[in-house]
Amino acid sequence: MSPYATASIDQWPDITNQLISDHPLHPAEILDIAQVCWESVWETQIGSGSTIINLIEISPPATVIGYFFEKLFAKELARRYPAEWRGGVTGNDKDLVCIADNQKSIEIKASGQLGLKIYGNRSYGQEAENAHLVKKDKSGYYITVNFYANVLTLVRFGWIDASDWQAQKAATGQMAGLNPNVYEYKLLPLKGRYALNAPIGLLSGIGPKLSGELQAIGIRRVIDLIQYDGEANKSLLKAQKIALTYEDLFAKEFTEAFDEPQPPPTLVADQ
DNA sequence: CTCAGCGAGTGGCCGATTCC
DNA sequence: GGAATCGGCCACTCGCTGAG
Repeated sequence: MSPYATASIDQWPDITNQLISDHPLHPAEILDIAQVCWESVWETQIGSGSTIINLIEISPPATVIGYFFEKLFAKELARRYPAEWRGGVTGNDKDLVCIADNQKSIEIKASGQLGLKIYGNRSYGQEAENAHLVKKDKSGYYITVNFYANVLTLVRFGWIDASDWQAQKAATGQMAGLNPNVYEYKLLPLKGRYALNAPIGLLSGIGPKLSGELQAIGIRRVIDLIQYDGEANKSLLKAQKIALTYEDLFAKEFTEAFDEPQPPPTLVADQ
């Protein structure tokens, strides 16, 4: 039963905050583990001897990165709390299994596209009929990870229901997306300066063209854009404004708030 | 002309089931 | 009992369209 089942959308932020404060893992620690494991992924080497390959050299598909990341995350979590957490083993397990209370188990989803969206498969959305065949319940706690190449751009923590996954109209389209309300009210961005390492092309309003122009004058990351103080034309100023909004949403530190028992974390919902 | 968003196609892997 | 097929798992990539 979804905690959101009978709630209207304006109640979602409160429910999300409650779910997060009820969870044994602290958002700040989730972010910490994510950052440690992200670094760790990119220290991976394949092969041995004179043909050794660093992971970065072969730009692996996002699925591969996501898989490595998930495994490292599970291992680090189990290392810190061996009695409480373990990685998923069977098809019925979520990626991170909470030993004492499976309701607290977490699914990790990663996306390596230029943006802050995450994707599922169309099968996530379809319930009922084959319910007895469904291995994993697609509702529950989620950690979502956005990255681009080897840059970690955003980690979120929250709850997603199976019914939040919206399949494409055509049956042949296998992708499923999330309604904007889900990003806004059911997922908490784990803010930090790391988010400013995101490539500028990820910003909404900056497409390939402008991105190329900015890179030509040395602006590659959001932080570069914010700190840039050279000559600025109209589109650069506009881009800077977008970057500052982005900073507010995803980079302003939240950690202090989480160290106090009260108040619970707040969503960046109504900005 | 630039960009965002939407729609749809692609394709490999795996375990379970059905067919021969 | 082994081969073939199916459903689920996993997400990326490209093309089109309309707004600014």
